[in-house]
Amino acid sequence: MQQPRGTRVRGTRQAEALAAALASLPGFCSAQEIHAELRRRGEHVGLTTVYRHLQVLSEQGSVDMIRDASGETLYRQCATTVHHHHLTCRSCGRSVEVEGRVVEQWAEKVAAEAGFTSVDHTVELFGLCPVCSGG
Amino acid sequence: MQQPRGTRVRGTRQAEALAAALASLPGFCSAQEIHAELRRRGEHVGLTTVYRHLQVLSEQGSVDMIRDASGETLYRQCATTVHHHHLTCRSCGRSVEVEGRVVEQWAEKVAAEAGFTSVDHTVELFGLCPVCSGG
DNA sequence: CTGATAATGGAAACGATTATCATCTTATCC
DNA sequence: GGATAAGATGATAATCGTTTCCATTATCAG
Ligand SMILES: [Zn+2]
Ligand SMILES: [Zn+2]
Ligand SMILES: [Zn+2]
Ligand SMILES: [Zn+2]
Repeated sequence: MQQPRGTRVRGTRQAEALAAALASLPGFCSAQEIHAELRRRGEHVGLTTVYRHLQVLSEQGSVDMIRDASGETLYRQCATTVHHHHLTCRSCGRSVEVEGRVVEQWAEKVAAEAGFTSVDHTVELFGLCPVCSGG
Repeated sequence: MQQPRGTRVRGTRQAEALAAALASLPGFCSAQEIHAELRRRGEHVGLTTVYRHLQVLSEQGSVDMIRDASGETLYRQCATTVHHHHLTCRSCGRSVEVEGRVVEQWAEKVAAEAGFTSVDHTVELFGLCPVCSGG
């Protein structure tokens, strides 16, 4: 296995366990929930390590990061790595990936008209999923 | 003076001072920045009281509330009370109120297609204002 | 004035996240 | 194999914005 000399990315038991947990979780979860899920699976991974890996993964774009109403950070490994947004259930965290060309265009137009530069956008939808709606 | 019996809303020196400060601040500020601004004006208002009033005002819709990249809550008294979003300067906090019919429609459509109910949206734009862009 | 009710604010508590740092793993070289 | 150095881990402590406590103060009706 060729590695760029001195960089070992993943391969540790903890990283594998975290990757597996992320892959199996269907919605956005907090670091602490993910930590609890790992424990539930019998994997012992320190909370600090969970935070550390989530940070790296989110910087890489491997996991998405949003903030819930209380300000807590939630993480999820999405199916796609191209730019998208989410429609997330407030109750269970389950999330649908959505893309919105019109939103991207709107954001660019608004930014240009106001003369702002380096503009990025936060667009998140929160609601109750069909299951949690109790239908 | 007719008051609904037992409800005294505003009128205290602290509430007035806070209202004045909010009216004069041109952009989004944290509770602590507002607290500092009050002190700068010679008004002594406890930090707890600042938080308390900001919470009430935001529940009433009198002030808008957003979260910056670090998760800190920022407040601003906007010119309008109708639904809108913001294009905010990451550097100085100055903010432009923007409305986007297409975004509202997009959000509704996405929510309906996924079968979610009680959907609301968070849409914020952050960039560098013309001044802070250093043009 | 007097008791009742509301508002204030300093201090302590909270909770998610981050920084420390001693220990454990892993890989490489002899 | 074993020595050694770099990297990763995780229990603990520290951070920091925010909230809760609660004793004190302000306001008002009667
Ligand atoms: Zn749900
Ligand atoms: Zn987008
Ligand atoms: Zn606004
Ligand atoms: Zn909107």
